[in-house]
Amino acid sequence: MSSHTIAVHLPDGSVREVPAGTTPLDIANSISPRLAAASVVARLTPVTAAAQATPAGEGQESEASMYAAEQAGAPRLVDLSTPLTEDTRLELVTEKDTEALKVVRHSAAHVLATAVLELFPETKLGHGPATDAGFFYDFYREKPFTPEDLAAIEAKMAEVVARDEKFVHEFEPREKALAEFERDGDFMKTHFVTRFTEPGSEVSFYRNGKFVDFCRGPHVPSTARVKAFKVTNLAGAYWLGDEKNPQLQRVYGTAFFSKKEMDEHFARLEEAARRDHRVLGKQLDLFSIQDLAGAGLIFWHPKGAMIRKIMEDWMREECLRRGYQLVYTPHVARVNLWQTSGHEGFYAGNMFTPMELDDAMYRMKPMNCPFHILIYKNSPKSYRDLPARYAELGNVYRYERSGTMHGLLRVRGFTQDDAHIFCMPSQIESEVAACIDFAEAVLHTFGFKEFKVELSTWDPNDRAHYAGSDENWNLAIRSLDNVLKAKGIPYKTIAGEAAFYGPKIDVKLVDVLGRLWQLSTVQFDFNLPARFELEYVGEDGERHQPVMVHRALFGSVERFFGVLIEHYAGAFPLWLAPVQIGLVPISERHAEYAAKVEAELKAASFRVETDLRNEKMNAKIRDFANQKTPYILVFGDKEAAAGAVSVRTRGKGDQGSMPLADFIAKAKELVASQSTEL
RNA sequence: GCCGACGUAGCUCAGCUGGUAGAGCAGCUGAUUCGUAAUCAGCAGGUCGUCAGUUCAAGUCUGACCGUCGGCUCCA
Repeated sequence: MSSHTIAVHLPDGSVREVPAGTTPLDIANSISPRLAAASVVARLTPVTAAAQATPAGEGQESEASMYAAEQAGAPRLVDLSTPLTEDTRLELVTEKDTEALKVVRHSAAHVLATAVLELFPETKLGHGPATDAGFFYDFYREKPFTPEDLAAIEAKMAEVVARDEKFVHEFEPREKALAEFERDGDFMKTHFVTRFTEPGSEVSFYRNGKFVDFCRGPHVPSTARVKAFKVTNLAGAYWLGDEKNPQLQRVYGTAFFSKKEMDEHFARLEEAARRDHRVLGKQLDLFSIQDLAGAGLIFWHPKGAMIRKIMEDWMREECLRRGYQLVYTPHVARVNLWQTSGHEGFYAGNMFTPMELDDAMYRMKPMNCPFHILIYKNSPKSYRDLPARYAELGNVYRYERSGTMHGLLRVRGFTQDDAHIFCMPSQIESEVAACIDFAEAVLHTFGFKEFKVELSTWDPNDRAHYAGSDENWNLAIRSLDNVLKAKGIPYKTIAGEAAFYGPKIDVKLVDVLGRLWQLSTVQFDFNLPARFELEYVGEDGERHQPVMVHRALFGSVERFFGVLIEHYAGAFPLWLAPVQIGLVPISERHAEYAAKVEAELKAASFRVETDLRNEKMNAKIRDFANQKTPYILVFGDKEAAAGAVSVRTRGKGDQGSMPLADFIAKAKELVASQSTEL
């Protein structure tokens, strides 16, 4: 076997001739023991394919990338102990590589499973992958784990790590492995082996100490390389994600290369918790959810309502500027309407149950589309009327299951900044381009610098599943494609992700913590124009069916507001702050000057609050600061005499005294430019 | 909806193995009139999520329901 030598190409361009059977670890050791110690796994690229550089094109990423390791010629990760049998490019993957962290986490999941089986031998194993934030392992057992069990599991994991057990890659004939899993009642492992391996093949296992798991690997060399880990929480998860299946115990944990990195991770989580819009919503008195009224129903308090008013005013103005027409429609409609739209059939499960009135059954609207369609249909339309763009901040109500609500982000009653564009096929591309422009304007105006775009298209192999003509689908997808390309916006195409009624573009914004939020969406609808028999008379005098584009940019005003709160951690830019300026008279004898300052600021359209309480100035400053008020103006005898104010800027502290008129001019400028700076 | 945890004054939280509730902040009253992140004192605030049950006795134990949180699933 090791009779011949192979060529191993290293990243520095050097080539080593070594006997076949040499491992990456051997090579690492021969370079330097420190490199060997720092290496986690190895990345192999066949020399033949490596000649052509892999085109890492934007928009190329797809579901298939998950299986990239399976493709011939693509790089793959292997254990450091894997014998090399042919010429290859070799890269030793150290802790600097993001792939390496996933390997550590996956190995940590094995350590977790090892610990669980030692403590609770009756447990059946599901699977244990690495995730973006850590790892989990699914277990099945009659009795759920308790928080105390988790602590015991974590302690046992530390023992497994201390034992420094080698991860050994082993193979077993598939049928033998299956027989053993079936004998032991390991129904989940049986499923995975059956599903992911070929009959007659050798099945891959990893062993550490007495623990063996069906696994493709790769793994770190030994359990001691799982240096920093923590079991974080416990949750239920359905077997195969189907709620009809038994519920598993999913134990979550996370792992890092070092304690320091793990501490930073938990510090980030704390930062996210500090920004939690539900907590800030209470602290800043922005909104509430009332038990007496019901879950998922939002009460906007005066300060939250002020921000909402500013958002809505901006949105309506912008719609008018961009050629939309504003409409208002009811919150309920007869069931007949929902039958015509089809919602009664395919969306009923997400709708509030019908209510009976004397003349008919009614339902709350879950979407605005049918209403806008009725407006369109109310009078005959000519091609001269198109595109018709109807916009509404429409309140919709959807039945969300009780466990799924989440603050402002997932609710039962919400407001969509909804618009429907009825146009001719020839107008599609310019309309889509305008929508994308608008979406960018929304994000930039509200202070988001980054976003990601996804194009969801159909699965042409499943044609029967989709409404609308091939012609329309192709035209729509092509125009969505064209617009994104023309604008140079990087995007990801996801085939088969479109709704049955049309393709769509989703815009996900990235907040200051790097989290993704799905908000804006631009969707084609080939279904409703047909159901409602929409038409317009063309230049040719014939009747045609218009194309309908549905778009929401905030997505939902509630959700957008929730994301805004977290993005700014409650410290809103001046133009959005519910109270822009807090006035702090130093003692009661300055109340008169306070009234004068307040009047001048209000005359300049600022939102002002004066603290006339019999409190020390420090307490007043503190209270305004805790409310994240952008500007606090302090004044006493000196300022009153000079017609000045002492300006304290949020995040910057005392800026010294300046004439009130100067402050007003500066603040006006910041509001006008919707600045995020103070 | 499902699994797990939780629900005590407006807010944040104490209350051990059952013996009819506490603190800080906020609020109110009074004193203090203050120069850049909490002045002092006093007063008032709760049928301990709801409804049943066990018990001589329930915030504490049991059950159901409502809600919240972490997930699953789903989605704007």
